[in-house]
Amino acid sequence: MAEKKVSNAEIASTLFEIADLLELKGVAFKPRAYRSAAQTIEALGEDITDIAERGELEEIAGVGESIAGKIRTVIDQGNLPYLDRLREDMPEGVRELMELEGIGPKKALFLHRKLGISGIDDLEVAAKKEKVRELEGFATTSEQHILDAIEVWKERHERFLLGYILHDAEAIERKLREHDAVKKACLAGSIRRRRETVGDADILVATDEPETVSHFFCSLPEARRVVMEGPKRCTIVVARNLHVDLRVIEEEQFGAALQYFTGSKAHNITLRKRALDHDWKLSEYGLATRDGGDIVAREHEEEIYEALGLAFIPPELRENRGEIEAAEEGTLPALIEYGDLWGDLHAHTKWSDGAHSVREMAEAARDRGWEYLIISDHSGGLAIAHGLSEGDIRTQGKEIEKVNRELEDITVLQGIEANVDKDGTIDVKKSILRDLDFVVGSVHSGFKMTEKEMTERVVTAIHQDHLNMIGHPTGRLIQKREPYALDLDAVFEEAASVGVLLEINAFPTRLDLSDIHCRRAHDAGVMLGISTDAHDTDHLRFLDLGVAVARRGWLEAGDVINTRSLDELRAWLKQ
DNA sequence: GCCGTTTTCGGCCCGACTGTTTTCAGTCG
Repeated sequence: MAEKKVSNAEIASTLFEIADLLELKGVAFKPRAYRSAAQTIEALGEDITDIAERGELEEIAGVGESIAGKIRTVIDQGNLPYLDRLREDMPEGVRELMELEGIGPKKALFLHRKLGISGIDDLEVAAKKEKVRELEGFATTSEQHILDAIEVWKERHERFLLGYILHDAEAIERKLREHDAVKKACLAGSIRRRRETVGDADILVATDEPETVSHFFCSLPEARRVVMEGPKRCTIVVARNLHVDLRVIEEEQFGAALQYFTGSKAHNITLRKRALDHDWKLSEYGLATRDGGDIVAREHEEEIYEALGLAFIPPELRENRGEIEAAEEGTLPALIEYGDLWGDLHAHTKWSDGAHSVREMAEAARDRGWEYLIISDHSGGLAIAHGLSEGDIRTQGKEIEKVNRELEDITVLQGIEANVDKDGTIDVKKSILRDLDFVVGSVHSGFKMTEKEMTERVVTAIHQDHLNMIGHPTGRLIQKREPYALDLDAVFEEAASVGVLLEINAFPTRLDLSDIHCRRAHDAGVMLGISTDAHDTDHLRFLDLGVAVARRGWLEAGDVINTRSLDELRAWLKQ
């Protein structure tokens, strides 16, 4: 009973490893099949163990009899003899070599065979001893590239948090757009889809002067290094070691190229197959007849989707999670828009661990055009964050009243981010909570409870008097801390029936609930609230990241409480 | 290994850039 559930990520990782090892062995086509299945499973909105329990593994796209059998083995036994055998044939570190930019299965195996290299450490030693340049097909340039790639690999194990690189990427996009020779410029790739983490930045430009624009791009002051420079493709490295790719195309192909380079890969492969059904082919140059003679559509993305019999699919949905079927049936959601929010539900001030005063936060919110800002500082139980005592809460209330008297065009509400104790109760007296405008309950300690205990804790919290919202419901920190064990479906059901909000915390390291969770929460009838958890006036800009999560989670404006005006919000809170 | 109103067998997405090559393989996205 207490055994750990195998996660979708673990299954995907197993399948990816099989794909790599088969590729190293020179096996044809199978690697693609394993990779395709892995990608689908990685993005599933449901636990694969549940699907396996229902005996429906083979209904997953790309999973057939053989892969389903291997998944069942991993779930039942916790290991996979088939993978163990593959590993025996291939030294551990050879696969690691493929993590280097420019090294694929052929070169990895070649290096292993010729120099006995079985790991990135080995390769670094060999390259420094100038052994690599002596190999057939390699020379000094290749050797240097390997050393460069090793440096990048050492510094960059992780993907970038969207919220931390979006601003820089948009700045480069803007510079390109303002260049005289550039007709159109747009961020593409996972940034345009607003994935929570991104591997690199892709920017697309339309121009009649490719060399001019490419050279301008590679000469940007932000460029610390130029990886590659061609008339159609360039790559530079900017701050934080972020790789920025530029694609240069002609204006009439902009729509096709934007569609292609926005991805996701899985979405595009499905679209390409759909094009083949019409006896067309889809590439970055357009939707065309199979011989390439006649162009069907290419200037605007919308035309491509239309020609394929689909409603336009917003970039945030392009993950091959059912959006193509929905576009065909006309059942895509009318997504919440970036300008739809009237205010923020959760922000901190100097009263607890924030950097700015109530007034400074209020002015910053007003300058963003918001109608309201809910200040939800930490309660006393969180000493590390200078939580507020009962007396502090009263004094802060007076300060908020003063700010509201002095400032126009913004209303500050007094909330609190109270701690959910281990028994599920809130660490602030009801007599205090009663007088506050908004109460967020968050788990800030005791993360290591069992799933059953944690679920009881959160469900109990949902039933506490005056509670309005559960803050960052899973507690995860992206790439740093796993979510705590929690039966989210039980939480969704309870939150929906009691009418408590679940937060979409828009802070870049949290994004909690995540896109996939939002979709499940919505299906369970939960109302969501988007908030920044700002600890600084600058953090208020993260609200759009929360909207991005909501859009990726298929949410409409009506699913999110702060698409409502202050009067409507107050009315809802009184219910 | 998966998949099928073109197929239960025979296909499997397409194009650019790089380096080391005399015409292309490997890698990437």
